[in-house]
Amino acid sequence: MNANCTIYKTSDFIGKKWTIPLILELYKGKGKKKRYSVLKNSLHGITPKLLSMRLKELAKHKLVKKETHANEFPIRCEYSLTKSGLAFIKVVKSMKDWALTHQFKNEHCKKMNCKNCDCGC
Amino acid sequence: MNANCTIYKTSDFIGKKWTIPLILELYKGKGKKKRYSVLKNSLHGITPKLLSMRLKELAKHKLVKKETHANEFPIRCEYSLTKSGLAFIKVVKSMKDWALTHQFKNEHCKKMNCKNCDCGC
DNA sequence: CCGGATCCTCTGCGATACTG
DNA sequence: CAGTATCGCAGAGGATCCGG
Repeated sequence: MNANCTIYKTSDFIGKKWTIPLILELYKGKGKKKRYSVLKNSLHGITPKLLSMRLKELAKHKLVKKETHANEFPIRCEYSLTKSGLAFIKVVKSMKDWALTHQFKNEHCKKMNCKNCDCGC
Repeated sequence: MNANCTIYKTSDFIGKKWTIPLILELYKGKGKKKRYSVLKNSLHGITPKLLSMRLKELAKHKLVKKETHANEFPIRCEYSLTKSGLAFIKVVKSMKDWALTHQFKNEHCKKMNCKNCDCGC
């Protein structure tokens, strides 16, 4: 393995704290766009600094799109998954399947689609 | 999302530096068992402390099995993927597929099976 | 008010040296 | 050979502050 390895490079920016829960949170629910404060409240325990950093990283890698409505008051910012970010959900689902089979038993979670889950799962 | 969420818990112990490359390295090649020094040399840049920590974490979560041959000299330790660890490879492959489609173009890597790759990929 | 930036503290990581 | 010990620094956690 060297620094050019696809998996190495990918795990390097995906395998950071809060990145995967953040992508999942942007996928969840009916609306496609979510505000900073909504994300902060949903990702219970994340600090504003980390949320800000992760959103920037994901935007840089084109998994997340940011829209700022500066003409409104108060200012409203909306974040959403790009096609690339949405495609990443299949990786997350693969991880979930593995975890439910090999790590954590959770019947509720197994039945639930993450998209509709309030995450008692 | 709360602290009980399957994805949150999984990403918490999978999403640490070197964890995924380490699992991939244990998967690669013909032999199933690998020694500490072999892993250290293959994972170019990892420090002995981190390798030791990650192996312990993965053993704790039953993705990796450790065998110590204390009766020999020098002492020989061998690490291998458990069934659970081997099953995790499909998550890694899912990640690789996504990365090659959406992040990094790499024709060589696309053709290559990681198992046989010296990781010029 | 909302979306951050800033400051400080503390854990985690990198590098090197050393031991059973 | 297979790891610990030690130290310094970068990144994460927590609280507060600020511009629009």
